[in-house]
Amino acid sequence: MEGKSISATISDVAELAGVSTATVSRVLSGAASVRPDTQQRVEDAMARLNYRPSAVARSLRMQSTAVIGLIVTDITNPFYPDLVRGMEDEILQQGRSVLLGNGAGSADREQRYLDVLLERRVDAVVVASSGLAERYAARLDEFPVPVVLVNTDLPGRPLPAVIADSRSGGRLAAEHLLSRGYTRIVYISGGSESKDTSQRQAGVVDVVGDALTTVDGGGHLDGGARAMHHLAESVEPPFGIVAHNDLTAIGALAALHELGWDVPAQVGVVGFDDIAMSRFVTPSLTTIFQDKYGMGVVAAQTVDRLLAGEKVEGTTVLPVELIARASTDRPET
Amino acid sequence: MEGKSISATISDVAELAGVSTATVSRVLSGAASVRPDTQQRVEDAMARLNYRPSAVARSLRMQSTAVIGLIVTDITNPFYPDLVRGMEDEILQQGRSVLLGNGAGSADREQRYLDVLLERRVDAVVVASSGLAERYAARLDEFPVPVVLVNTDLPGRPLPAVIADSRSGGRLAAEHLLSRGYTRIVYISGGSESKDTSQRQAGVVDVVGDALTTVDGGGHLDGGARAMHHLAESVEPPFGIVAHNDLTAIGALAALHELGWDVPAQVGVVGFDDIAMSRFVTPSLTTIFQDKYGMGVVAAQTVDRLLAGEKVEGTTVLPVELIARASTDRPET
DNA sequence: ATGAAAGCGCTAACAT
DNA sequence: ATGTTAGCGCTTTCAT
Repeated sequence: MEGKSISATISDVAELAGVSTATVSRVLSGAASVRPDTQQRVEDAMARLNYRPSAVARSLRMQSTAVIGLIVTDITNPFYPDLVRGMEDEILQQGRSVLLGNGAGSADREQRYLDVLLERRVDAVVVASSGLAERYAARLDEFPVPVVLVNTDLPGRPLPAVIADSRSGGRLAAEHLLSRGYTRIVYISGGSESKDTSQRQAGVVDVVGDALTTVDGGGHLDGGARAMHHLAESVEPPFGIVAHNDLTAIGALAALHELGWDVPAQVGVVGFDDIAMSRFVTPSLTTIFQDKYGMGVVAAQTVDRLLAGEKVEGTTVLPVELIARASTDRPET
Repeated sequence: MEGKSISATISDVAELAGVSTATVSRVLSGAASVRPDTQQRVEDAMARLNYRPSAVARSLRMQSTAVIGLIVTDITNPFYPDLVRGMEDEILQQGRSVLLGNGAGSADREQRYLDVLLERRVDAVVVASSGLAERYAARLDEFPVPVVLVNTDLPGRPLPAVIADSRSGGRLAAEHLLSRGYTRIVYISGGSESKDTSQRQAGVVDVVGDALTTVDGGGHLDGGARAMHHLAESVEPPFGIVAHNDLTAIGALAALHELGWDVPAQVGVVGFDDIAMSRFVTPSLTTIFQDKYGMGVVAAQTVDRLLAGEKVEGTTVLPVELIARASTDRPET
């Protein structure tokens, strides 16, 4: 009706409805009492003008934006979309929105994004990047807004965090491989930036002892494949692999196929995360399920409590679960 | 230094530096002339107070937020992260930020998000959802802010759009299968919401004619698997499959494995998108590469031109490319 | 080179 | 039940 014209303001509405801006504001909030016919007139005016209240003006006035910043290391990793969805679902329900900052694997970019979020005056920030968390460790608790950590924690700091029980996961994976008759076990780690990977590794070590052979897979598909080829020089089947995550495991699976080594007859493979794809690769991938969506939800709930003035500290640990599939389904056990 | 205290304001800085807020604003923008020693004092004050200018106040004053809204159908689809990254990279370079709205497959949520974006006064919105685009077709051009469509277009409307050449892709896929000796071809389509799928299908039809057998795979992993099982009731190997996207194709691959049909000896499979995973599944997936990252970049550039006042109309079509891998590597050709 | 002052669109006392 | 007004933190004329 008004074409590309800039949005109408509250005064435009007030004028058209023949009331003051205060009254318009009242019908907007729905809280205060307004006579029904007045309300009607105001609503008509709003509709006629295609009025949309300005969140920026409101934010300035209220000193609160109702947006939560979320920084992830790399949205390209299938781990994150689920996390993002969980957070979004919960945040949306709270009447807030998510401003996503994708670090894209660059520490520099993460920092820049953090600055952007802060300048935009997000009400809180959720950090899903162990790298960032550690680099900011010193400053994080003198932050102007509440911070929640996801998928990483900073022991000894009072920051609320939500993580999965990585160590138990490592243990489960190793025990599973052993029980399936893979007597030797190797570990393909994630990048050194990841705290997680050492926890998972620790879990494996809990089961098999210090002598664990480890090679780095960087947490990616190609790294997993490369690590496997590397491994092939020093290890002979049969053996079991615990990989830092499903991506790494799937990379390894591809390499094993090239090598002509039979999975699961000669080599067993366990991933971590349970991304959707893992059920569909060949052979389907045994993995440690982490509730990525749930982590997002819990993080968002934590934000809500923080914003409500509650003092929330400490780490929430979500349980993990082994999902046995074909990649460890050894013929004779 | 100031702990959780709310950020300092420009007046705090001005006071501490012994200047007016106007001067602080000048050093902030860097544009106007300020005496070096004054500038120094102001900068010191900023540092001491850990001052961060409020983007919300500035936005209100400037009537521009420097944020671009991006609506995607479902961030969980591996197609989008790349697109998002491309857009982000370019937008960040422009000094703007991306506010991501994830429709999560729900039309309702997409609408809500669109409202949120508009209330937050984003400077422009990029819509990567053919569903939303079509539903909003009527209203989209009387929008208060510029709109750019990605991965979908609205022929007959003056909206700028950037898409890949889906129809050529369909043609390439079909021709490739034929050349590899798969004489019969079937198509597994994406959801009916997707415009793309009909374009791709049209490309296949260009090559093989109207009689093309088509079954719906919904664009997802499980849909692809289900479609394949469905197909198995009516079609006997050998044949070639063109799938709506890689996800669908990988789902089909899993089903074929269960069925015990040999890929590529009996069945050839071609996907669409070239997601990272496709190189690593077994057998590796032949696919039509689309420049997802590039689409994001072009969309962002289009936004920039629009915001600079340029009149941009029409659709930018990005070329596609066939990537031949093992899933169509038929032994005897 | 710097300051004073108005105003962006909204909400919340405080009046009436 | 409704109006008046001040002010959120910034930028930008217009003076000086």
